[in-house]
Amino acid sequence: MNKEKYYITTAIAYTSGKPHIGNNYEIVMADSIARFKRKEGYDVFFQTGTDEHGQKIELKAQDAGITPKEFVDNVAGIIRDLCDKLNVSYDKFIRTTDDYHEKQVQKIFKRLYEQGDIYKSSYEGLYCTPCESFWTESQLVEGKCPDCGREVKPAKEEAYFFKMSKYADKLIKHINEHPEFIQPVSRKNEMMNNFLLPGLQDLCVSRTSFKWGIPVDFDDRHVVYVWLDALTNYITGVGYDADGNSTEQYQKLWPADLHLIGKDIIRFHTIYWPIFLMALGEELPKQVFGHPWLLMNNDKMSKSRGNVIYADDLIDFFGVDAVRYYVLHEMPYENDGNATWELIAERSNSDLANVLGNLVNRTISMSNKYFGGVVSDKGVQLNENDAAIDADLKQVATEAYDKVCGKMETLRVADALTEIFAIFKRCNKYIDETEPWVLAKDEAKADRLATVLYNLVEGIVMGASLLEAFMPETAQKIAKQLNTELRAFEQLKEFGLYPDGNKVTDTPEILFARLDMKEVAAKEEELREAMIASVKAAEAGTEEAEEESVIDIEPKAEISYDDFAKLQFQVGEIIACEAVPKSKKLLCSQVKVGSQVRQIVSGIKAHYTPEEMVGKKVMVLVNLKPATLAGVLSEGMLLCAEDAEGNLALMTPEKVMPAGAEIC
RNA sequence: CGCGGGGUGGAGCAGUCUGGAAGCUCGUCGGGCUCAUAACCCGAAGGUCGUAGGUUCAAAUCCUGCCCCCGCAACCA
Repeated sequence: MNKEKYYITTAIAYTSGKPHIGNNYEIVMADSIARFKRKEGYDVFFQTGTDEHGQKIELKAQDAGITPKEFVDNVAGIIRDLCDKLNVSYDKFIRTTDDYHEKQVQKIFKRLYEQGDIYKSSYEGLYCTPCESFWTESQLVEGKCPDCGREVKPAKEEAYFFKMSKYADKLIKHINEHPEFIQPVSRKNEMMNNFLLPGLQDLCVSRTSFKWGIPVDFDDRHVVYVWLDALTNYITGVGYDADGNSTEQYQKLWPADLHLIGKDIIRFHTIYWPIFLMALGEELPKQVFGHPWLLMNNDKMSKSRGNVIYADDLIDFFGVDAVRYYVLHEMPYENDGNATWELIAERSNSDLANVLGNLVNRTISMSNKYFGGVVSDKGVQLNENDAAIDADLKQVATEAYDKVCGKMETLRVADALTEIFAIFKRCNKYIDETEPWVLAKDEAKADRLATVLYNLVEGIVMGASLLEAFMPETAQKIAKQLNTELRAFEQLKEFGLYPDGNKVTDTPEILFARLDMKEVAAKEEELREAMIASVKAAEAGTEEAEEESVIDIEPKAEISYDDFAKLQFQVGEIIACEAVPKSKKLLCSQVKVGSQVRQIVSGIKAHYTPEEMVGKKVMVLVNLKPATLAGVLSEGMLLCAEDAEGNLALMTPEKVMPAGAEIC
């Protein structure tokens, strides 16, 4: 019998730095779906990987004094290790620097050019360097990059463009005819109303402003820009060939059944990617699911505050399955989730240690205590009540499979886990209802006691079998302790397959130790301090490096001496300083300049505290027209030097100078 | 009227699209039990579902106004 194929992908991770737990959520979810589908009998192919080109990487490598390739090799290694540590069962890990991928991207580009979908033009617009994106005037938010809020610069660049509009109608039709294509559905309207219906702009698909990319082979001043390079991984990874010689594997796997991605890149996966595929004459993926984000500390994280959460730290402390369980269970379907050490510890204690771990432990202990570990189904109920209790347990256990499948069908992974845990909760309740320790006191009830324990073991095995896709290591541990194999899904509709007379382990191990919240807090604090220290060390390193480095800024037009003479600079002494209420960046200083004191507001709160401002002698532009900032009057300007990272340093006189001294 | 997210028992959330008994987890209190990882089981208290209107036989859910909180943005003279 030929098994039906199931091709699932995650977005490929950008190799600009080590990913945090919020970035790892997606791959754990994908892994659970992949494992689940395998158990459902599909021939699953699960691809993930890394996106390794772009200006940002080129710059980071430059800073680190290594080649871009060395840089991405290192980061890709870290990401791959993390996948392995998370027990991710990918079949293929693609890197966009892999030679077959680069070759195909070049071929695809050339083919699209030759068939007229890509054309050469020039791009004139406002460019945001960190985002590597051009923006139109109308896209800007308050004159700044709508993505990151930073300054944009006018720039002109020769570039290749893809004729998006040519395929727009076809795509709109496809989306309307396939309501399952974009998930969750709420995203569909967003794409339609914001991008497709107003009319698609042609997409710039090459760059000349940096070199770290796949060269356009017929015009080597250009490199292929991100989306045509990154998105195509889904086909090149399984053997696509632009010349029509795609592999058998590709013929079998494409189109993909599911692209699992973050909600931030839905647009690229539901508009650009389908259009690229249409241009290549390939089928469209069956479904694109844009999941929400897992935030850390409600998004209030930063390295300098030391509260970024990394999966490997969590795994070292909680264990891989506790981490997998947390991200899968806590992640809601449409809204963003949250992760903190405390929340993970709570969930681990209540669900994993108390409900699951303790259940397994007490069941095995009783089996050993009463029957030397031998589990035997005597099929005995003493009365109607027993019969009802047993029937209910069996019903919960045998119905779970369908319920879990139903949840997984719609990618409700968190709900699927809840359904599985319903079995374990029912088992705990069953113990209370049957009171094995009471049965044990009456010789005549030994067979009933054996039946009770058999039912418990059987229920646990069934639950563990369902759990395998989500927590593979734990499921295996449970099976091992119960001295049996995990069940195939088709065996989960039947209760009572545990071999009669089988013997469980006589040395049960604790599956999940209860965690002391104080220890959790201590560990978190330890990591926080280490992170802060490493950030400081890095900053110190940067400062040293900057003594030698230089910064070039945009030159301004030449001015005359008269222009210069219009500006009046004086030394000012800060005699008082306080933060401006309702403002995040502003400090309000009382500055003594000669005999007068003037109030000056400056945007330096991030760099100086009010306390350290007081007493400083600074350079003041005194004849600037007063202005009101955040409702506070400012009568002048304190001068600062600013580096490339936006760090500020006040200009102070090199020798002691009186307040009011002219600077000329 | 800058953009976005949100306001549901003490805490965190689901439910809102597709109106129809207010639900889950944690916590609190009371009880049970003692096989087990101070765990497990049962029960209880606690909510005008931010607010004011509207539509409807029926509104947490749909419509309108308002208030509040949180991101981002702005303020960097």
